[in-house]
Amino acid sequence: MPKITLPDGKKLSFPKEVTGLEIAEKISKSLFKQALIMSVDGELKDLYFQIKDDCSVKIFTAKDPEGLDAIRHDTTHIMAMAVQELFPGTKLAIGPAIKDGFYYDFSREEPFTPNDLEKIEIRMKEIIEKDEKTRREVWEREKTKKHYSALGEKYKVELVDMIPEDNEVSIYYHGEWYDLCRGPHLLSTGRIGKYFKLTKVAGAYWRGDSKNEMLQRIYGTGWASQKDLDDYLKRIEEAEKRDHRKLGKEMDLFHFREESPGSVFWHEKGWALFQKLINYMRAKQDLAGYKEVNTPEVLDRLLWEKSGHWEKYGENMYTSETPDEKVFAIKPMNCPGHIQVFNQGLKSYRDLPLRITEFGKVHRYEPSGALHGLLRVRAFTQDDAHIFCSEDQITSECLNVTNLILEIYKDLGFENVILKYADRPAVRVGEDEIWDKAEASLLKAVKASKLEYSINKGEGAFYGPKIEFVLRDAIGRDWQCGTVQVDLNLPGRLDASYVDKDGTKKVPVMLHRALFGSLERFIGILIENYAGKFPFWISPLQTVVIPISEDFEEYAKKVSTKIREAGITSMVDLKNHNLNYKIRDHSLAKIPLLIICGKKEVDSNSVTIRRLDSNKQENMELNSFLKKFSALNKAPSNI
RNA sequence: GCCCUUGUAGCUCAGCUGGUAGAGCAAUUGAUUUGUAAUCAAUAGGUCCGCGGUUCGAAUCCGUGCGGGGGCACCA
Repeated sequence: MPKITLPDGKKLSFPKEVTGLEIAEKISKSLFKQALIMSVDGELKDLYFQIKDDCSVKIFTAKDPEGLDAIRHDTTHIMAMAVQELFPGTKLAIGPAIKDGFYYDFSREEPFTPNDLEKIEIRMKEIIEKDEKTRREVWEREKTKKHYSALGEKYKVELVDMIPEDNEVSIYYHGEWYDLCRGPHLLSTGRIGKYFKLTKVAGAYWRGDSKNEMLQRIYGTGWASQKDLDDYLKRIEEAEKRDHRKLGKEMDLFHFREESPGSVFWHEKGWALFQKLINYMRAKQDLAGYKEVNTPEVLDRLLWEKSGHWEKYGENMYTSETPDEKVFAIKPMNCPGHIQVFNQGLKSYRDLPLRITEFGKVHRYEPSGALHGLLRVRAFTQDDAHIFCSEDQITSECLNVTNLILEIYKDLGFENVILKYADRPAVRVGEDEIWDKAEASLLKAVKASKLEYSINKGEGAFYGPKIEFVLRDAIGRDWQCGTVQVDLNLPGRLDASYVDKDGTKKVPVMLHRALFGSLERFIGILIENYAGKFPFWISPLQTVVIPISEDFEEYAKKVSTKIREAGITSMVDLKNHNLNYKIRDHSLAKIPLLIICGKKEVDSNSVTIRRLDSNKQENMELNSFLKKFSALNKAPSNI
């Protein structure tokens, strides 16, 4: 006589054991039709699971995240089924639902081609049309392993071994085809719907370990309705339009080339943007008490050995041998250099906290497969700083950094920031007691910031724990940018010390911090966030002056000069094209402000402006224009 | 680094089963002097990523190297 409690608190009684489907039927006809899976006392179950005892039940449909996940999970099973039918001998690994879709990892000699994906998709649709019934069986552990060994499904055998001892080993059937799976699954393949699309084939290591065999992973996207699928595909298309590599080329900001993979050739406009950001940050950091320095790019191997980089980070370092056979390394980080600056002269506790900053260009030999436009490069400029302080200053300094980061992100249009706290990694330098101390003070700062945070276990730097600042962009993507890292190791290794109040020598704590992280990467993110339409104050070319005809060229030149004198970038378009052409041309180039000069403007010593994405015309007297836009030519927090 | 995929004019791309390249835009020149998203015409422009091979003949087929893209691993 199970008594079922529903999410709204209602209770239903049944005379004997009951399935989820029967409960759904009792609730409503539409739920009966739409039900996919359910949870019984919080545990996800198949709808045909027999409920014997009192419990609370929630039925999920495609509208619930749990239901959508179940659809994706079912879809990937059907994909595996189609693959094994079409390509006999293909072995299975794992096939989970993921964000926006699903994948399945296969082991097969021959590669899958894009053409194969189409065939698989067609077969999947046939299977769904057949509306094959789903059935769950519990198999005995050893029998399962023997069964899969006999089939040569070695990954399934491994998976059985990974199932905790007290869990059942369940096998799901879709018609005749079956797969080892935890479930739950939908009642039949017909409930999946056909709102999916196989998107790509990719290599993936078994269990995510590069020492293992590489499997073939087929990715797909799956949704509850045609509209959701279309929306998703449209979202992908939108994101592609914002791709900074595409916009960087179109807007003539930078390029890459074979001779130096992963290094940026900045063009005039891209570099202007770069410099604007640096100048902006210089001013902010100056107010926040930072001292800017500059340290060498090439440093003796001995220093890197002493700092621990040679051993822990050597694989990623560029090295260089000089004609006198000395070995130097091109810096992958600025920290050792900054400690050398700190070490000059005797430091007292009164000097702390000492905040040393540098727009330092670093080189890191990244694996070729990791390179990605501006977002992952081999040579980049860090807005780096190292704060030398005492242990009891750690928390407040971390908070200062946090506030500075939030202000800067906000100025650049990012209001949504979350924190990630990462603690000690497996490969590290320093005693565990030191790590205990560092982690405790940093975590205190994280909590004091009152921002939302998550914990990244074992993801810290080799010399200390860190906070990462993650910002969310205009289309909802997260980017990790800034970071603060507590370091109780490096200063000691490189003999940094200060004289404390009591006259004794102490080793300072060093905080590593970056605001944008990498200027290159941050510009990539900015381009994508704004889809290339930068706010006026950072736009690399802020105005283009367009004379209506040859007669007004002189006036246009005069206006452009005045604008440049006011500190706003400007050029005159003297090409032999009509106004319409030029407006189109510069609008596509995403120039924020077009300035039109014709007879009317010359006569009244004025300009007519047209803002990007607006067709309104605003006429104003030249001087008031200059005054107005000079005032706007600043970061929001400085206006 | 690994798997798949890809590399043709400044850009975006076409070029079927092998017969030494083509369009649009951009550029240049000329005409036009234009009031808010493409004026017309002419001209010029290519080691078809590099190297090697198969072939009478290779942009096209094969091998290899380099670069790009999508993933995996990596992201100190």
